[in-house]
Amino acid sequence: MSIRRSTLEEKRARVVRCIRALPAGTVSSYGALARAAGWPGAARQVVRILQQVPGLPWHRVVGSGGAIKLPGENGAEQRLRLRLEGVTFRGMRVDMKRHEFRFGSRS
DNA sequence: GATATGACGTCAT
DNA sequence: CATGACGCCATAT
Repeated sequence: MSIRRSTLEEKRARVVRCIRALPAGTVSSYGALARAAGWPGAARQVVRILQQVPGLPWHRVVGSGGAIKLPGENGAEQRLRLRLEGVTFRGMRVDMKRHEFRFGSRS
């Protein structure tokens, strides 16, 4: 009898669901998404998924503490897209206190 | 299997 | 607050 943890496909699917669940004007971090998807420590895999799965709100995913991790022009575009959604910044980082999405927060 | 590579996170300087 | 070392997970060589 062997217990079977989630397969990669299932974890990836859950991560995708979490990313799609981010409403405009909110953001989440790579690590937080991985945890929300029940796959703690897989921040780097979240990145891979953002790159592979088309149509995801990639601009709503930032680094821990609200840091924009995309380099160069891509990072600039991300900030622009976020600002267009009403996201505010504190210096170079997203004001997480106001825009970080809380998964599974009821009421 | 060893090593290198990433849009990462945390902790120590 | 900026940097660097190290850990993390999967993939590519």
